[in-house]
Amino acid sequence: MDESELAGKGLAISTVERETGLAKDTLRVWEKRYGFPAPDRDANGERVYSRDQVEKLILIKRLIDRGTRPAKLVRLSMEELLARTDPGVGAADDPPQLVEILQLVKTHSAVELRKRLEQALLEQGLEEFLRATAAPLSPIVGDAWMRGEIEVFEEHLYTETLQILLRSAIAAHSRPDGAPRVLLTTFPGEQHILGLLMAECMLWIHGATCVPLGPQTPVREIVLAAETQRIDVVGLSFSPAYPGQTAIDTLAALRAMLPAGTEVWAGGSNPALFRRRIDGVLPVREVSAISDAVVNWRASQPRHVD
Amino acid sequence: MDESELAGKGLAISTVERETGLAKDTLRVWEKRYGFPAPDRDANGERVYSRDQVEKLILIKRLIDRGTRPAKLVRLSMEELLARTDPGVGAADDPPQLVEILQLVKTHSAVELRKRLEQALLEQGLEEFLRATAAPLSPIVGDAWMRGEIEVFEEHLYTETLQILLRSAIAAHSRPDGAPRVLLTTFPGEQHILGLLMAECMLWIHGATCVPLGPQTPVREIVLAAETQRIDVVGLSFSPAYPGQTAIDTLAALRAMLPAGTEVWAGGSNPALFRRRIDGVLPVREVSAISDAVVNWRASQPRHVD
DNA sequence: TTCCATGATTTGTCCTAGACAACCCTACGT
DNA sequence: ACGTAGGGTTGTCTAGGACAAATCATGGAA
Repeated sequence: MDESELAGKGLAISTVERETGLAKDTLRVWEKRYGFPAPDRDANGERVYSRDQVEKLILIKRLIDRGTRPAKLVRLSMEELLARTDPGVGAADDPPQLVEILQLVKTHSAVELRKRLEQALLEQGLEEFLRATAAPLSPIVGDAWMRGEIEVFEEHLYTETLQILLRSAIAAHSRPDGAPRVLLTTFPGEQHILGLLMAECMLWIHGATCVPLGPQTPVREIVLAAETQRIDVVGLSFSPAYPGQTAIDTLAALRAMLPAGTEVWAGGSNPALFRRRIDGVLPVREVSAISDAVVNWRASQPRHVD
Repeated sequence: MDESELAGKGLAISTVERETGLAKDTLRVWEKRYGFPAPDRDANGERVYSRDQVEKLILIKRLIDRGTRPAKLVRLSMEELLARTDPGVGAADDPPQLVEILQLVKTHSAVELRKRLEQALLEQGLEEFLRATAAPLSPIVGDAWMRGEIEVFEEHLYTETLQILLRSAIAAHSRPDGAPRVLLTTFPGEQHILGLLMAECMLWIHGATCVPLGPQTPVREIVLAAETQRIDVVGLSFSPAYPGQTAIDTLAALRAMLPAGTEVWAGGSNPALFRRRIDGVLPVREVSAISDAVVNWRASQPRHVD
């Protein structure tokens, strides 16, 4: 049924689906239309993908998530694809402080990385750390990975380190119980929680109450939770990999099922959130915009100004 | 393409796949073979699943994960399925302390739940808390959900609360740097990290060094990380929902790619891990078995006994 | 020029129908 | 009691086709 990758023989289509995020149907239809990927076949006529093809597919997927169309990418060579990875934010433009941290990720110095991030947090304070370090770092690390400068496990190491740091920053102090009460989660299929965690920090700073539900809560359950937990705002996070149309549709469905008094805030680096306005949903472009959102929310409340 | 669930019209097959964990192919072939699920069709002839069918599918999936075969389940009615949810560990058998906590989950009292867990942690100490509270609670909560006694969001709330508690228990103190150095992660497709976190706590107690990579690291990346981080033991966790055969195959592949000196420990409530022994992989049945594993590892090391 | 509406193309997902290998279980024979 | 052979079960794969929604490109009006 599934042999994953026994001794470098190649990968089955289901493994490729998991590792790239491209559906089996998509992989097959690309093969027919564009001639890529062109996997070998095993004795049963089943597709066997090489490691190289999978790496190229992952790269293509990331470029598509960023907004390029498949037809312009799938036929390109690896070199041509890499030439497109420069996101306009070249390494030269980045603040030297961030480049320094990226360097630690590249050399997978887990302990040093942790120390450096802790130090930055202490120097800058949580809010500035989020704005100037944590938030801009994620796309930089992502781009570095695309250019092959860091490995996947190094990205994992970075994510995990940052997560531990942010969590302990919140947990160390008592939790506020001010308004608004914000439920934080993602839709099913969206696994990235770093954005959620940064939002939680920002909300915590501004005295809002957070009810974190972890990732992947179905819409109906979000509505149930919002009712029983007396939620004022539902906060969702969307990474670039999340299908934009699904995000918009599901947000609309959530909006419709939620009481009118409950707001919906959507953040993350997914471009679909900001292409067109979604009725009854507040797009949050940056972590720093969360503080404005909180202030505005409080101002809009009839008499509950504290 | 995807309409998720606009105004209760029903769910598309891709949504059902995400929410149940059953592949589209599986859903279609069950329909042909067993006559269930039997979704309506929209104007384009595409399947439209009702909320009821999806709930039944989720229940069936959990029962299958526990070891029952589909043919014996798929034709059953909802009542007959529910009759099978009693896992032999009836609520009556459970320690009153755990039942009490379950009660807090049922009433979604987030704050109370947090306090109660914190109190248990203080009373019992971390090791006993893991053994007597955290570890046995997860299946109890899962079963309560199957019987419809708690909602999905309540399960999320519980998981998140416990996670925060365990993370802060570790983060509050300095990290040990003793041997063995253990890399902790899951394979792609396995998202549950509670097991990983409990393992991390246990290892931390016993002075081992943990290198958490978060969930879903591809095998090749695990090997890379193990080499660069001078890892002695790779620890993997498997929930019941993870396909057993894939677990075994991928563990074997990992074992083959890893240096002989690096051990592989596999834990979690997935039954496949314990059905038959896997060459070169140490199965860890309970969190408490981790301490033995550490002791044995240290004894097996030539001269590094500290 | 800028803006909007229309038509063409691209693209992901869905459909049917069939095939097969690997697994589980049973029953038989040693 | 133990192991092995056969038969049923099950998930995943194949192919080729279809279509709606999204995007892009074109042309006309302000």
